[in-house]
Amino acid sequence: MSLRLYDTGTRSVRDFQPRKPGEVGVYLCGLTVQGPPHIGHLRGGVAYDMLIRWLRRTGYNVTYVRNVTDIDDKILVRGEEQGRPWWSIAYENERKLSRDYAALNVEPPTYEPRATGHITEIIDLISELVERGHAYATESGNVWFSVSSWADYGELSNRRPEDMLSSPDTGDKRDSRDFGLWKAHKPGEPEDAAWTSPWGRGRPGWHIECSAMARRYLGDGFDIHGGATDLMFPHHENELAQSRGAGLDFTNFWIHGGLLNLSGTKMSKSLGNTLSVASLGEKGFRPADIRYYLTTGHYRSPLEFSEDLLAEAKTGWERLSNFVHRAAESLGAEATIGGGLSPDFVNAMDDDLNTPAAIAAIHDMAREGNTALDSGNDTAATSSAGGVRAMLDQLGLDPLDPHWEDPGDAKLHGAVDALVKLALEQRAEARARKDYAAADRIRDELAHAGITVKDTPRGPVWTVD
RNA sequence: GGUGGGUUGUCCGAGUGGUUAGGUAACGGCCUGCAAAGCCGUGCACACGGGUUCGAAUCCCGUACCCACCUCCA
Repeated sequence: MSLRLYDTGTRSVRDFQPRKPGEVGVYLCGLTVQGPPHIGHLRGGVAYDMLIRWLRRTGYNVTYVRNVTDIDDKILVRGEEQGRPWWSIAYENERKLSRDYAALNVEPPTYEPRATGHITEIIDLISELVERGHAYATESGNVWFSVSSWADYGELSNRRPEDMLSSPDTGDKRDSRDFGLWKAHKPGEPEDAAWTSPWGRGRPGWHIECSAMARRYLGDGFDIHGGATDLMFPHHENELAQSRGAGLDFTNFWIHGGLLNLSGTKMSKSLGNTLSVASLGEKGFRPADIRYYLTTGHYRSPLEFSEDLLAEAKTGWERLSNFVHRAAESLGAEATIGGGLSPDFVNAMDDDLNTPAAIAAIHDMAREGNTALDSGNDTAATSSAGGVRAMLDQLGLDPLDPHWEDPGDAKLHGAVDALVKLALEQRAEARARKDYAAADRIRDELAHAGITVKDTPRGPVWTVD
């Protein structure tokens, strides 16, 4: 079976075929960096990371573009509120986003263009739309896309313009459903938030930057365009109208991810119910726990978030991680490299990236591996351990990936290891003379210091909580 | 009002016209000095009402409820 993906454009699961054999162009709408990222945003990044990794595994050369929208109304408002340049806020949030993506082992895109760096491309595209009669400039220097000029408007989100609620803020548009391509500079707005254009000084509206940047880096037609489901309308609908209106093919597949819900409602900046990687870290959740949790649901389904659910996911992840560590200890880490993916895993991933089923396949193999380790069947254990590692690695979750190590850990680990071994030697002596009270006291004291000791057939091992 | 998605066992979460999802929690067992980890077993789930079918949680019709989008949002 080959890769099949759900395409919002046709509302169906379709066989994935790139335009050019072996080459895939992917555009993901990244964030508008008006505030720091929360794990709802990161869910999208992780889901796409999974897609990109799977496309590459399948053998495609992937060009992955994920933009940053670094100018819009809200960013300007934030600048005003905080009394500092709007662009410093955008950049600060962009850096936080990059840091969190990196923490979750999300690979960087091929390129990450910013809206403000593509004013030329944006102006060119708007000019073409004006020439073709799909956009018009007004006296005040605004340029609007004319929804009524584009018969297919609404095709992506399956809405008819007449059904839509009209926006209360009509500005100087001819039709309340028209949307802004270029916003004229207004008195009081920062001078450094405006650029020269054929229609006077101003700045781009939301939507147009994605059409312009996708065209610049991926060409007039490309393979996959994505974002979360809340972008489908109006953002993606508008992008589609702009790009097609300008005569571009645009994308073959539309992929929309589900949102992360918090107590039934979505997590969002405007609701203020957000959670960051850092704040979860303070509660003892490591980035790998979060990444595993985010893969336990299908990317298109809404995913419920709570600390209890995250804790439950953490336990599930530790089961796999325990197995890999256990196998590496008994067989040697080298023996667990280079394993293969199970057919169940491959089928699940090919079936619209069914990561919950893929994880089930990993758990199945981990169980077999544990049984093999228990019975001393090293051949079977090696095979299972290699497979589990390879599959987890495919999901960006290999427990032995150095990425998950705390940089400061390595040195400290050596020092602590020496001390703990000393204590464990004394405990072993106590156990040998069946002085279990003394043995347990040593274990309890270590536990008090945050060190958990487990006895295995090959002797005691320790871990830090 | 319009559009889309959903309702699965303690909880989360896949899936499918007839065969064990998986994890998690609980209980029982094995192993262990104890614990942890691990393994085995138990729970026979699919909102409700009809219908189609040899057989439906899976298809069809209806009902109820939930969520999102239609205004900035991954």
